[in-house]
Amino acid sequence: MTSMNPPAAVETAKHQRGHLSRERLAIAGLKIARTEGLENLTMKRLAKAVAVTPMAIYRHFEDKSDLIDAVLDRFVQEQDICNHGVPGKDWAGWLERTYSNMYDGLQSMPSVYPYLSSGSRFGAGATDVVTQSLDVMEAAGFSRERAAQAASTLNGFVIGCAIMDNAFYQSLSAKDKALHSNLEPRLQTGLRLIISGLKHELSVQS
Amino acid sequence: MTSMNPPAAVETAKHQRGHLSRERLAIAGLKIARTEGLENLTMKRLAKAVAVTPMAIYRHFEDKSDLIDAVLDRFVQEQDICNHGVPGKDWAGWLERTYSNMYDGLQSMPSVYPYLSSGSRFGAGATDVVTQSLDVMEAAGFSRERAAQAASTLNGFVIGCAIMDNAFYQSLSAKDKALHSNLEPRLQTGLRLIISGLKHELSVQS
DNA sequence: ACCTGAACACCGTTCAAGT
DNA sequence: ACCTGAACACCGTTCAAGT
Repeated sequence: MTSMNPPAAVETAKHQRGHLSRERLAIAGLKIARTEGLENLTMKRLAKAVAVTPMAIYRHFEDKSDLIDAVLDRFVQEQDICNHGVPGKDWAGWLERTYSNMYDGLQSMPSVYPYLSSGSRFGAGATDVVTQSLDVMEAAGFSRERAAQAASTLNGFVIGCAIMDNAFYQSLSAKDKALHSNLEPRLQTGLRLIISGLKHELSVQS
Repeated sequence: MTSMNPPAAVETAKHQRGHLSRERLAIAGLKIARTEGLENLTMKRLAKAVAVTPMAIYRHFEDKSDLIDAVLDRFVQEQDICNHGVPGKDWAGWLERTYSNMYDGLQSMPSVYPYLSSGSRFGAGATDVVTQSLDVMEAAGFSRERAAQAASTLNGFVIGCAIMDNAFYQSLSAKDKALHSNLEPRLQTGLRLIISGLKHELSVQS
């Protein structure tokens, strides 16, 4: 299982000295997180994956939470949430698509949920999404303050919805479970509810 | 710190044989979780707290996740989310109060957030909140299916909002952070947005 | 500068033994 | 039936040493 036939041009760089870096480690770490779950990304496991001693990682990362942050940041970047076709002028459509993408991204790696909460900060990637959202809404006529408020609401709803679809759902009684299961577009419904509220605000204001 | 003056009639039961039980352990566990964080609730730490060997716990709990579930369930029960003055007839007020209480409960122990997501199921306590919500809304004129959908949205928003207020907030740029900080009633705003959407639905329908 | 090796204080958990 | 004690395979991390 180590290396009979060369895999698929994935790990071309052999492990010579100096070929370890934050980026290479973050990539390898994300790979482990994707395939085995973020909870199984451990210093020793990552070290084995890049054929190195656990302590070698500490030359590039302060500690484990530093590594996790880097992996999460890379995860968000790769998701590329804002890079969809919808133009910023269609602010409502842009928001719906963006936060729908965010949901999909989260669902693609459920093991991130525990890390969404405290400590581990999402880096440049996540900040980008917020900033772009604010810009789009400001251009549409919202105050930046109101835009920040709305982005918060959307973010909160998407994260909560993702978490619920993954877990809370299972703690319902059988009867109510059945009711939940046949309403698939819960996210869409919620997003539109919030966005239509914003639309109404804008039309009243102008 | 062990027992010079009797504390406050909290741990009356001395550690004789047979005085260990799921309930006593769950209570002691919740106490640790409250004071030191749920992440520091460990088998060995709990064992020390009840003056027993770690393995004694396994007589009462399958494994650690079983213990965590029991502690979380007790946490929800103690929160007593639905036990407020608002009558069920005022369904909108009831919902706002209930989910506002839920938010407060979550914020009172932020270390639960990582456990909100996967695996650990909230037990009877959480199911109760959902069931009562559905009943209140059904009585107000919603179909049970639509009520389930709405409860989902509310739940998702509250959880997401709580998580964000605790963490996501910190990953904003300084500029946007300032904008966020002076809008305290983000929860209230969001709750009312969702509930007013429901009100509108009901008025159209009838 | 970059990595290794041995060691430490923790985990959850198993298994065999005591009362 | 209920609890103890020793042991195992894991953690993250420190410190001293190699190249």
